[in-house]
Amino acid sequence: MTPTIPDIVIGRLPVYLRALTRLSQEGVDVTSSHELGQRLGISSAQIRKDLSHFGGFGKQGTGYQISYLIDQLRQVLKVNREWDVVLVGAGDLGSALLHYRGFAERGFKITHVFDAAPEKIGKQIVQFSVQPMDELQETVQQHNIKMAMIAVPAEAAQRVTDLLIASGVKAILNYAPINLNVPDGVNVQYIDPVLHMQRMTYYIP
Amino acid sequence: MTPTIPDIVIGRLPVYLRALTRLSQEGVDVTSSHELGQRLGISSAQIRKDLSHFGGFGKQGTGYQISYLIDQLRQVLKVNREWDVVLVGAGDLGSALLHYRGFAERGFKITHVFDAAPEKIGKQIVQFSVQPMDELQETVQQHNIKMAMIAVPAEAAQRVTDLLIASGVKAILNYAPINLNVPDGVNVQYIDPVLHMQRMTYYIP
DNA sequence: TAGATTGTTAATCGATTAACAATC
DNA sequence: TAGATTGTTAATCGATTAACAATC
Repeated sequence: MTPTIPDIVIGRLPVYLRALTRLSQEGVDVTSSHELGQRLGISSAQIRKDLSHFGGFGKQGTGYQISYLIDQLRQVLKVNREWDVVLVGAGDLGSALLHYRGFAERGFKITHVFDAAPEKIGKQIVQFSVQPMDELQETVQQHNIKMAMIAVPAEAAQRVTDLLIASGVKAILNYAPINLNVPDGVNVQYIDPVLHMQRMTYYIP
Repeated sequence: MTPTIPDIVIGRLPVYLRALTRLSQEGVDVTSSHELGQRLGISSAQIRKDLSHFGGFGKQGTGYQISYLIDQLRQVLKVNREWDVVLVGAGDLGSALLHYRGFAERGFKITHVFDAAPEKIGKQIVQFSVQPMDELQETVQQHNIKMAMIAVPAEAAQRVTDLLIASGVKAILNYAPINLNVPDGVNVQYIDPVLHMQRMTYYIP
């Protein structure tokens, strides 16, 4: 069995990947842990240590070939393929997520949208037709979808979560401002911009 | 001088505050580190330790009075007041942020919107009129604004950051998918939902 | 009083950094 | 070859947890 890699390391890989993609776009072919660390504001030792969990991607004296490292990181993170995602909640926020092109551009394709409100069912948003909640389980199972985004009010979020998990979803991006309880084997990530704002005000004199 | 409190502790306070606010809405008056920890999936010891950095907010044998603890945390985080915020970038994302009511509801009031594109200047979004970038510095200084959100393309983000900092901004919520270089005394928080998605796919079998 | 829970100290755990041999 | 940078080990640093006296 592969020794378990710390989650905090996994969390930094997408940051590396993003910076490397950017360097690549700028026409840079090779970089070093030092250069990358400088860009990201972290130590070169940390970058080397993080990468070394997955194998030797660099060359002594030279550094890392960016295109190769990108390929390897995409493979490790399993983002070298397209992932289907369902969205629950078709309000203002859900609608904004449907309009956001960044997901599809980077391999996350929203395929279905659900909402509980009868008046929203059948509504067209971008190319999506909002489906009722009772179709969720069958749809998710039929298409073997493993990822979901939640954009419903806090009161509904745990119920929606339980339904998603019962349907086989393993990864949830939660925009509702509430902590979710999930069993082992299911991953939740939280987005609440207000939390970030509240963290910063502490430091403003 | 107050001993410095670890940033990771500051980062958890808004999470506590959010959970406490929710408990309060549910009609609960008193809670314990154990109950709160259970809700949030963290240890009771961590909660007690975090809170103890700021004083004794609880009572042995009883726990914490929620309304009092909320007041105290709001004071510590300086969110017991309203903060003005400028938004840079009036594209799809910026527009979605203007429509999002969660900021104002929790004390962060977007007061001005800027964009570099001539065709966007003067455009009305919700109650805002998009202003040109050359008005940014004067506006920020005049109103003594300390917080900003960035919703521009990655290529423009560092330039915008430099301008914001030159204007006196101390806290930046960055939606552009790029790392920003800022001097000491300026705080940046990042929101890139794709990074969260990429972190979760690693764990999907 | 008996039971419960805090605030805090000490012990443990884990993550980061420093250093350097290996080697391109 | 000389210079540079990796991958890795050991040392350091910091955060979390366990435990318990204090006390409501």
